[in-house]
Amino acid sequence: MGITKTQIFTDKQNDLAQVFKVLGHPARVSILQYISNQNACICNDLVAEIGLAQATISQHLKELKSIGLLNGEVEGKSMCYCINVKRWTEIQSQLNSFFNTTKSNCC
Amino acid sequence: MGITKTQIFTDKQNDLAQVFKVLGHPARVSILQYISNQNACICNDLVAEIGLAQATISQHLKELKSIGLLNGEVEGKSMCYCINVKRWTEIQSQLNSFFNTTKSNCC
DNA sequence: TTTTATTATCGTAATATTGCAATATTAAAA
DNA sequence: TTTTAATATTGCAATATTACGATAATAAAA
Repeated sequence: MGITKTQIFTDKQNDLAQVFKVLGHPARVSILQYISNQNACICNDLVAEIGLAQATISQHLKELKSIGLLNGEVEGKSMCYCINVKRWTEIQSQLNSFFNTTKSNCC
Repeated sequence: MGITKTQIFTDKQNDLAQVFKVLGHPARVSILQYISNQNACICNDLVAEIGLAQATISQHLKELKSIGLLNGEVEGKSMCYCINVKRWTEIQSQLNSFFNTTKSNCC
């Protein structure tokens, strides 16, 4: 079928998986790292920096925004994206909580 | 085109994204949580527990194995899966390192 | 040895994702 | 106002993922 059966999982499981999923693409990892390495906001140096078309970068930015990881601010005719620190920390906690709670047993 | 351009990213970025990607499905999150909640190894109670077909569960287990997160042991006619604690901790560190390194600037 | 139970693999259908060219949209600059 | 630059959106082709039935493989039980 091809469609994920989200109904059979809890909201927490779906949310967590969604966060993992959005982070699960090298372009998006790369975008986050690049933004963080700059001292100022990044606009679309990203297109030059990462070797993907403008439309593709824009799409990846959209997905990062969808989980609240990026703030975008209009700055003249360009966009200034930066990491939403509050959300960033929140997600880090969420993942650590998952890792700490899901402990191993057996074998 | 539909194919991820892994060549333009570093190995580290690709590895990290791959880990995120494997964790980015609610069934796999759920499988990990279920295995961890049992005191003994799980075999295919998973099929009964999670509402997915046996073939589908088997496929998800395979992906979790692909990043070294699960150990499988033959136990009679069933399989006993458990979390590879060493790898688990390793991945948790890797993710935390990413989160800590990728700090915010700007805005 | 035959049956039964458990798991893995194969083939396939449905859907999602990735990537890009083309085209909007927006706002500054001329 | 027209042009220009930056970003977003649309439409599409290629590929990947999800899910499952059918079937193979394996090992215990009968």
